Amino acid sequence: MNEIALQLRKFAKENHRLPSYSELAKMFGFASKNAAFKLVNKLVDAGILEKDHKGKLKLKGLGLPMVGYVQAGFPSPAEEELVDTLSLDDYLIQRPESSFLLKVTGDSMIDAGVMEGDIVIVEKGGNPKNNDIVLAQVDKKWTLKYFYKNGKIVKLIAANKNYPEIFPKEELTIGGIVTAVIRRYR
Amino acid sequence: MNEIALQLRKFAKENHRLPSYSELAKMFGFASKNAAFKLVNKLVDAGILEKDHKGKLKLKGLGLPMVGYVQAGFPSPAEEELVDTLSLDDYLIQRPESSFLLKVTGDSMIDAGVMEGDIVIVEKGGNPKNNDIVLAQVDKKWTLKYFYKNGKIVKLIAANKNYPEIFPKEELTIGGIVTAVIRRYR
DNA sequence: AATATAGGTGAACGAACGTTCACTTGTCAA
DNA sequence: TTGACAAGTGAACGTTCGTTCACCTATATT
Repeated sequence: MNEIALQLRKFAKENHRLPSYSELAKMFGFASKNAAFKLVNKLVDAGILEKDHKGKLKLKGLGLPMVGYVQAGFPSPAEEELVDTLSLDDYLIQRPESSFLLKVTGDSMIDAGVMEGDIVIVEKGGNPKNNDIVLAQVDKKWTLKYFYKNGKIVKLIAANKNYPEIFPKEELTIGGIVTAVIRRYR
Repeated sequence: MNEIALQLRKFAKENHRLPSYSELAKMFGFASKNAAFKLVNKLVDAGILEKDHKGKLKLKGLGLPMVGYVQAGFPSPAEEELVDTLSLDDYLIQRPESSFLLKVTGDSMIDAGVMEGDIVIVEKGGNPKNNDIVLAQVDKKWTLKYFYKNGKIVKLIAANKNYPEIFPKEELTIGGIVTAVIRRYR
């Protein structure tokens, strides 16, 4: 049952869509697409699949279990918002039309867990709040910094003891607010 | 032109598929689906869209620009593998069938940039190499640690000076290898 | 003034779509 | 042994699919 879902996800990964019933029949070795039809209906009942108002198929969920804290025996599933979010894209990128990806260079935010080589998602045009990580232009150089504002005074602080606090003089340019960090190993 | 791509991505986000030509005509206010057909062909020529062998539409790329290091003027696009990777799912999850998500508790890997509340993607069943971050069971408790092996001696090290090195006695259970970290702000 | 061109309409095509129905199995419980 | 049932076949249905064609404007170019 889960085997089937895996194959569907693989198909979706390659084709950006789910197969039709005739394609399903072919990939499962059925001679009749009605066999695929019945199989699909069972998956729908099991809550793995959904159907459009047009009958088009739609996968539910990301496919990965989300475990909360890991207990003595084995990981225990944790109910989370992410579980029924279908894709990490949707989870990480709220406003795709005004976001971009930035590969991190430098260690200015290392104590905030943002390391060199990480990819951050930056959202343009918002109003940064205190404690937000912003992409800011300081002395004609772009860097990541914590943003603080007290009255009219703006302060940019690196998450690294070796960097000084910065009080920009007028010419502060905010490139955007960091809304997410992703890092891949190997 | 890019406006259209945005609407397509929005549709794809909601429906997990791209619209048909009649749906396209409706969403753009065309009376004839042939108008949509011609529009789509221009997008294909522009490299924004692709077509199946069946004529089904397929979006190219993630939709977000990836900028390398940010220069004086404004971000400069950087060619990266991610750009033509269509989704962060594919980028972050290589083996969905043997991976799960884990919400990080504790600060044992804080110096590795893995903070409490982050979500890590854990891949089960692989053979950890030196320097990998593993989910390991130590004294019946699951924690994240750096993995080191020298001959027969396995060492687990936290990325946190306050934690001691651990030399497990036989009963070392590896839950999996951390392959990615994601963190969302706000 | 004549003409090419881009962008839209509307009808038509064969093919593929999702769905339904009647029928044939094999398997397991009563 | 019988009956129920799950699982697959094969044909058929109306609808929608992607695509093509002929035609109609406007707008811009020659």
